[in-house]
Formats: sequence, C-alpha cells, structure tokens
Amino acid sequence: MDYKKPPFEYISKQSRLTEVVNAELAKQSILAVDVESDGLDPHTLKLLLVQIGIPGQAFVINAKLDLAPLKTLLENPEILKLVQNGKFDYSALKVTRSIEMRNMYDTMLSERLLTVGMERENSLLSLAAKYTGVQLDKDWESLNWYAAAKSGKFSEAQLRYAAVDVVILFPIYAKQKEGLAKEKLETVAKLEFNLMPVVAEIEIKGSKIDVNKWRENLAVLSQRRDEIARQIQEELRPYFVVKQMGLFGQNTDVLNLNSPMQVMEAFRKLGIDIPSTGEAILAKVDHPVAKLLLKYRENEKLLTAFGENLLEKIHPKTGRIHPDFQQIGADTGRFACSNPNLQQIPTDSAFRSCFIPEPGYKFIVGDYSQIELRIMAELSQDPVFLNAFRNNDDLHTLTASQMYNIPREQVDKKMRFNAKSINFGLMYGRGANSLSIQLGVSFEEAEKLLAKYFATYKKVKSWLDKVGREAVRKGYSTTLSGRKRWYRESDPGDPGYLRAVSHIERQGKNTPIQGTSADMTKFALVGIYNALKDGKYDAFPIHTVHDEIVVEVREDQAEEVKEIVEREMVKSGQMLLKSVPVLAEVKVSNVWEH
DNA sequence: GGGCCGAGCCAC
DNA sequence: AAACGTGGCTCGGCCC
Repeated sequence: MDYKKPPFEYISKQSRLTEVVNAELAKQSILAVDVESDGLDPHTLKLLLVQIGIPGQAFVINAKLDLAPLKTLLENPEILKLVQNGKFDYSALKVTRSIEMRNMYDTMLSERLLTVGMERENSLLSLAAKYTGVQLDKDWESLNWYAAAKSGKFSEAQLRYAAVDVVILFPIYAKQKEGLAKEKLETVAKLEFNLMPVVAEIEIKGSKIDVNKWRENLAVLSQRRDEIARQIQEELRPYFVVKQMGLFGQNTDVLNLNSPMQVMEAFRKLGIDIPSTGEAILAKVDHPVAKLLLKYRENEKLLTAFGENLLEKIHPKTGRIHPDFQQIGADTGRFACSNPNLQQIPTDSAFRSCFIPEPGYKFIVGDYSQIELRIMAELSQDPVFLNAFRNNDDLHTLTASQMYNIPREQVDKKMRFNAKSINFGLMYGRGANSLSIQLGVSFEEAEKLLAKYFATYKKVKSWLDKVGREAVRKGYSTTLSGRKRWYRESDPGDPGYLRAVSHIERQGKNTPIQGTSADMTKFALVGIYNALKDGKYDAFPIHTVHDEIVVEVREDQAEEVKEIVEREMVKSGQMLLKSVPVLAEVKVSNVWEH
C-alpha cells in the first residue's frame, strides 16, 4: 500500500458516521486514532478532525459532527486503539467531547521503551521512516489548519495528511510489537500505556496555587535579596574604579552579581583566587562577601525560578497550573516535568504550602518511605539490610553502629550522618574520594569507612559491583518490572574511554534502583486512578514527584481515599519487592506538605 | 533578536 | 572544578 496516498473517506454527514461506525468500525479489534486541532492546549483548542484507521483504510471525520457513535468505540476496553503521543489525543477528546479513550497502544511511548539511552527520535516522521521506509511530509504549518478551523472546510491535502497519520500506525505497531516481545518489555509497556491517560488527567486537572500567599512570600525574598545585594556592592565598591557617577535613578552597581565571570573577577580584586564561584567553593571562602553572595544567590534563585514566572503559568480559563509531564522523561523511567517543573518546587513550606486544593477539598499526600534503600536491599538480598527493614530499625543508626563498632545507643549525630552519606552515596556509585570531601575526612579515612561498611554489607558490595560490570558488558540495565536502559558503546581508542566506562558503571548501579522506584510509583498511580475513577469518588491525582503522589479529594471522602492511596501504594510496592516491607506515609492535608 | 551552551542550583 | 545518579529553569555570554 502507498502509505502516502492511502484510501480514505471523508465523513461530514452525521448519518454516514453512524453507518460507518456500525458497518465498518464496530467489528474491528484494532483501531488507529488521531485528531487534528488548531492548537495544543486541550482547554482552548478547537477539534477539527478525528481520524479512525483500520488496516489499509482511513475515515476522516469532521469534528463538527456529534461524536457520540465514536465515543462507544473509543471507550470500549475490548478494542485496542493505536495512537502516537496519545496523551494529546486523549486530552483533546476528553476535554472537548468528554470521551475517555481506553486500551491504547502508544507508538511514541513504545519507541521510547525500545530505545531508551540509544536515541530519542520518537516523532511519527522518524517512526514511519524507521519501520516502513516511508518519508512522510510533516509540513503541518503549510496546511493552514487555522483557516480550516474558521471555515470548517478542508483541502484534499489536509484530509490526506490526516489519513496518513492513522494508516501508518498499523505497520509501526506490528514491528514494535515484535521488538517489545523480543526485549521482554511487554509488562512495562502495558504499565506505561495504562499510565498514559492518568498522566493526561493530571495535566488536564492541574494544580491550584494561592496567588496572594505566593506573592507575600516573594516580597519578603526580594526585600532580603536587595538588602544583601546592596551590602555586597558596598563592600566591593572600594575595589572598583567607578567609571560613571551615579546620577539620579542610575544604577551604581559595580558588578553584576549574577555573572560568574564578574564575581570571579571581584574575588581576584579581593586577593582571593577561586576555581569556580559554585556553592561548594564559596562555602569555604573565609570572607564576608562569600557568605553574602551565597545568601544572595539563594534568594535570587527562588525569586527567578519560582517567582512571578510561575504565576504566569496559571491558565486563564481554569485558574490552575497545567505543567507538561513527560512520562518517560528520564532514561531510568522516571517522569520529567516542565512548563513549569512542579517537581522542583522548593521543599520549604513557604513555597509548598501555597499549593492548595479547591475550597471544600483536601489533599492526600502519599510518600514511599526510604524506597530506594528498600529496593537496594531487595535487589542485593543483603541479609543485614533486609533484617533492618524487617525489624523497622533506623537503618542509618544501625549502619553507623556497625561501621564504628559501637552499640546503637552510642551513635551520635555525626556518625549517623556519615552512615547516611554512605548509604545514599553508594546508590549513586560514589567513591572514597567524593565521600572524603563530603565528610571532611582524608581519602584514607574515607576508604576505611567504606571498607568497614562493606565488611558488614557484603552482598550490597557484590551486587553493586555486579550490576556495574553487567551494564558495561551487556550494554543495558534492567529494573524489576523489566524496564531497560541501554548504554552507547564506548570506543577503547577514545581518550575519554575509562571515564565513559566508569560513568556507565555508576549508571548501572543506580538505574535498577531509581528505575524500579519509578515503576512502583507508576503502578501505584494506575491503581489509584482505577480505584477512583468510577463515579463513586470525587477525587483525582494531580501531581507526582518520583516517590510521591498527590490526590485532590472532596472533603467528606478524604479519609476513605487516604486508605485507597495507601493501599495502592503499598500494593504496587509489595508486588515488586518480595523480601522487604514497603511503607507509604499518607496524610490528609490542606496544603501540599507531608 | 533568536539559538545555543555552560554555570549554577532547585527537586528526588 | 570535580567529586555521586535523574531531571528542568534562568542567567550570562557568545554566535549568527
């Protein structure tokens, strides 16, 4: 078949739509689905076309029609729907037509799973080229959909373009399916496909922010920042030749505090040479300007990254913030979030407490407790680690008592901190050198601590070594749900070869842990969504931050939904971890805090 | 004026 | 400046 000129029928009459649905579509077990619109924001876009593909043919439906006949098909969980970036199609159909597509196979997510770490070419254009050899025209702009949106009339080129997008999904699906089977990625693919509508709903719903409180917060910060900036400029003024007199209203600053180059230069004038102006360096510089600069940066960072900019993201129509969640954003399987990134809102209560539910609603905030360490215990099967979690011991205190050969009661804060640093550092493939710097001890001392640690946790050591080596040898890592992450081969002739290999070893140690944590949270999100969605509850997930899930729920159902969130989080945890208890701390709250 | 990159720093 | 994994945002500084 000529995929660039597929047979298609344009449907603009209601009676014909009903006919086609009954005669052609209802008997299909697989449909390809796509929509065309005049924008990307589901809350404001106009739906123009809905395309339904069956093998070898497409139906291009004018969206001015009543789509009720299609709704039944699209919501039918028995019929598989092939989609490319289905999060968009799902959202557009949900918001504009209250259609909740079920049972989707997403070629974009599938491709991401099949190529994680190797490439990031997931567009329909590249998938078509890769799997069918067809070079699609993707000049979306030139087709002038905005004019079509106004007139309601579509050109032949537009209709053909729309048809191609669905028929091409069948051969891509067929090839990818083989790949998923070969790489044993079917379970994680199913997880991601089930998760996709949940992610769409989270984006559609968005998060509410208390604007006044946010602004009050900013006012305090900016006053503080300006005062600190003034002090720094005064301190440094004597060291600079002032080129211009500060006339009325003129900026008399001697340097731009946001410029690392200029800051470095300023310290040189003070007789202090520093290799970088980063926090780690400045913290060690014994000069009031260094201290002030760190305080300045802290306030400046909060003001710029989390200031008015964030409020500009409030949607004029919904009054809420709708970030973009990329469900396989990180190569480990974690989410990424942007526009704005609500996964990096400062933990400081001044910021987090500005995120609030609608009046009459509550938040349920659920967190996995020490989940990455529990996963490391499961994966390594280290008996000491396993026992600590089974006995609900304070792991870091226990570790310290073993490292320092003392009873637990004698472990002081410093010892516990050191033990904690090792526990966490190991999951990142941390070595003695970096440990010695963080702990402020000699390299030899750090080595001794590590040796002592590994003498107790022998299987942690052997597991870390093993998965690090395997990542290099096999060229990939796996998580407990079977998710994979590939590593690009390094060239032994390359000057950076050793560094590249040790980087892969560290990624190989971290990826099974971080990735399994992502799997777990994703299973929990799907479980929670399914438990909440069927009518009985006025509750919906609105946010997730790696090992945390936030649900917004009508007040009177808060306690009940809290139990559901806890149950589902623990259930998905225990599904993956068989040897370690999984705990989720779940709270009812009026603000986003735990 | 836009694109790109690195520095620096927020989260888990 | 990097040292320890995964991201995104803002800025300065440079290019065209």
